[in-house]
Amino acid sequence: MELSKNFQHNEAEQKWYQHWMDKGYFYSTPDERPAYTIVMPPPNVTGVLHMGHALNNTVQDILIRRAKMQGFNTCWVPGTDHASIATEAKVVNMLKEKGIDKNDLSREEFLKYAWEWKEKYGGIILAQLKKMGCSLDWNRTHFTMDDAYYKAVIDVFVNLYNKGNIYRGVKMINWDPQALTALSDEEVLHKEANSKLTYIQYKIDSETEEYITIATVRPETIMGDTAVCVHPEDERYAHLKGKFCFVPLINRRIPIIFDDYIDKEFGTGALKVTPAHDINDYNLGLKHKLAVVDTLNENGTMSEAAQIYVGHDRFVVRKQIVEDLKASGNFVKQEDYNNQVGVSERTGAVIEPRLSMQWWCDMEKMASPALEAVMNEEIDFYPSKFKNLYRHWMGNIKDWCISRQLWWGQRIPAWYDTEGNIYVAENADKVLEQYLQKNAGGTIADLRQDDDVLDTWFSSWLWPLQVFEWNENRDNKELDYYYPTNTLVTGPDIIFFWVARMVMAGYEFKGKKPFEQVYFTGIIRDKQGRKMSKQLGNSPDLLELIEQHGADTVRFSVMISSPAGNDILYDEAFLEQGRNFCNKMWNAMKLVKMWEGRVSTEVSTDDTFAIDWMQERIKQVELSIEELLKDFRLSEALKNIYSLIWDDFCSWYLEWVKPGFEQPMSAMVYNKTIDIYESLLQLLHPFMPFVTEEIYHLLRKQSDDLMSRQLTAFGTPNAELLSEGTKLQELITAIRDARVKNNLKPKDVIELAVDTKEESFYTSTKNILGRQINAEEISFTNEAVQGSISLVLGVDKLYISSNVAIDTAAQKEQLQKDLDYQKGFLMSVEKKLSNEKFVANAKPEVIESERKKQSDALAKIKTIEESLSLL
RNA sequence: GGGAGCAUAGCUCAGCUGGUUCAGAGCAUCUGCCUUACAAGCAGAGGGUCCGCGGUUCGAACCCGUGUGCUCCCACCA
Repeated sequence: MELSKNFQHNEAEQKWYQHWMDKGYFYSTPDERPAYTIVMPPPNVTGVLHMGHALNNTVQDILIRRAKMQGFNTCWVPGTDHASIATEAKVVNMLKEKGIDKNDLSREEFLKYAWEWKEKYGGIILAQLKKMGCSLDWNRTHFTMDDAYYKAVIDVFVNLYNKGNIYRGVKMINWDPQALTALSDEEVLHKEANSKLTYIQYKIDSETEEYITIATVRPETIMGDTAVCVHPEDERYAHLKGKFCFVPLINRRIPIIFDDYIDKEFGTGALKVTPAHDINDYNLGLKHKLAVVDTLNENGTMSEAAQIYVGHDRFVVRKQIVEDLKASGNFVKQEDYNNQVGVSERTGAVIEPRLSMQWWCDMEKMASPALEAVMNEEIDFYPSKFKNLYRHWMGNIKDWCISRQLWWGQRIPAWYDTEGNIYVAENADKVLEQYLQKNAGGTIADLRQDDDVLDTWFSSWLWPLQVFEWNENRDNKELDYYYPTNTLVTGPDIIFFWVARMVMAGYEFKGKKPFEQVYFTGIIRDKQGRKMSKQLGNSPDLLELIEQHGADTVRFSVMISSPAGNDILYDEAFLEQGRNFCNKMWNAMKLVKMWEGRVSTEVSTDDTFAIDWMQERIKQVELSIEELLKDFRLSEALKNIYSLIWDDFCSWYLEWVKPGFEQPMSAMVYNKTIDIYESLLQLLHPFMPFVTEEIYHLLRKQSDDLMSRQLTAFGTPNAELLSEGTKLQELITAIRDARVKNNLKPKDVIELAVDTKEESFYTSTKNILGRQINAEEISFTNEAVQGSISLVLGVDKLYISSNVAIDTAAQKEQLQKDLDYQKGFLMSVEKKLSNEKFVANAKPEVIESERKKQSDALAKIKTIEESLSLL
């Protein structure tokens, strides 16, 4: 078989993903094995794969694939979220491009378009995950608006309503004037804005020409003012008690009220009170029984109630009114002012606080078990710093505004009769039953269903339950087996939106936590630390990256740069490193394949040092990987495997067992080498599934697949063997370094004489050492070899002889450098040991180790000095 | 305004219970090699005020205080 120069990813990826699918490796059904379950955070149904998904899903795939190798029955559930507001916005835009206005459509017509859109684009993101190599159980794919899921959401609503946890009420909400819907507090982002603070004077209603000046960043709302408020102890305004003033331009007469809410220092110490457009003003209004004048329409234009500028946009009016106030003589001044402005997380529109009738979910009761579960570590957060954040939010939780003035989503199962009475039930039939009890002879036509749909998170919070058909059968076998799930992998940005609410739903509806542990990944940023976003155009096209570089390489590049708990600065340079790694492994495989034809059972097989050592190294790394993965330190685990394969296996091991030019290969060594390579591939497989599976099958004919191969117990590594390996590496490096420094060409043959107490070590590694340093003879000696390069390694003295002239000055310098270092080292150790306080206070083992350092250093110094004296 | 986190090589980051096996890794840089797996490679090397200051300690990158700079979260001061 002809092997290509480098690893060809495209073909391998298609082949193996299909093969894994055909073999059914991704599918899970309950059995006697323990389950390891992850539910994927469902991406937006109309979304396309971006770097965040790549990170998130690679992490999950690594956990799943590794758990599978460890004998768990793994189940990773895919699916998509209907993403109410985001999807509706996209559909509205799509229709607009077609020249269709949503307002001209009936609800049914709009939903028909929306479903068409979902069918067309809804599967794209899941298909893209296949390209990444994600081992998802596709038979379990769910969508949060599937019929059964829809019903579960409705049932939960009815259940909570009947328990009294859901109610309808008028409150100040966050209004998105672009999407024309209410939003929850979590859907509002606060952004720093450069605003203007406008000072406006209101004429006092009195005989004299007197004014009171207020400061505001929203002059366009003055038509909604129903009072001016000052601090009761503010002497400047004490004389205005009981007085009134006039709102400029419209001349509404409003009271001057007194409240210690006011900050005397801010602005002029006088506040215009606009209860309809500010939450604080609203509260003030309630306290002082002020009228509410709502001067804005739903879309952010001025309403009839404003009297002037009717129909004009709020931001246009903000500028215009300043001009008009100047003309009327009410304008005082304007200054620059930085403040926080709330914007819609989805549309980016500036939020209007707005008084309106909405549905609310009382969170307090549900929050308490959910808070406790995380605080007492029944649910573990990684990194644990997010516990603080969670506690703070849960401890200050407010009622959740769950109604949205949208069509795409679960429609609220509430009906109203002509008198405004509310009937809540799973469906129209049941509602009618309720209605008929009070209104004999009525029909469903007497009732009108609420137009609103539920917040998308009101469905996603059921995800870990409902993907196992919880609502159809609340104690079904699968739910018992897979739930609670094991690990949730998600971004910290949705800790409140989703994670907290899933925990609440888990306890409220199932009486159990939804997951054992939550791993919060970092946020992906570009090299300069900027968040990746469409606007900045700094987010690479993931599919293109996979196409060009291969899924393994992309996975590698994302994982190698993502320390646990920190943001990821993504640099495409990592792609190069990943690609090189694939090729390194590919070429190692080619080397091994080259030996295949040269295998002979005749070759002596007593030289097993390399094999023994490599096996211990694998054990060692396996142990550290296990520890690292427990703490989700995936990038470090990957670095360990990377180095194990590149450095230990390719750079050392393969060189150590490599037969001489055109020499036969020991059958035993050959087979062990393949065993070893397979172990390495298995360790790496969860991170880079395709290239490892491909090489696994090329190394030798296999009856199984790497993906389904089980990890065997590795055991404790032999420390002595490991340190011998390290010593051999140091020896080789030191001699190579000496060769370079003495201008010995790689082809120049040397002779090595060793003065050591550990002859057995040299005997067992002699063959390897000879090849690695190109020595034709290695012998033992008790005295210096004249005319040689002398080196000191530990307390061993090495003498390198060759027919090339030796530069004694250079070596002398090197030895002197070593000597200085050792002397300095010894001094610091002896200083410590002669310090009475140290000897009195330090732990005995520390003192012991210092003594050892002392004697080692003394021995080394003696050795170096002896060598030096010969030069 | 409240809270959290971070600051170590040119860059990205490890460094766990304080102790020269602690000052590290990868990338980048420099030097020498087209050596028959791999130049997308091999063999070597250089590179640091562990953010500043103070303290605790026999001993501090690590603990405490403080200052500076950055990041994030929460919050109803116009």
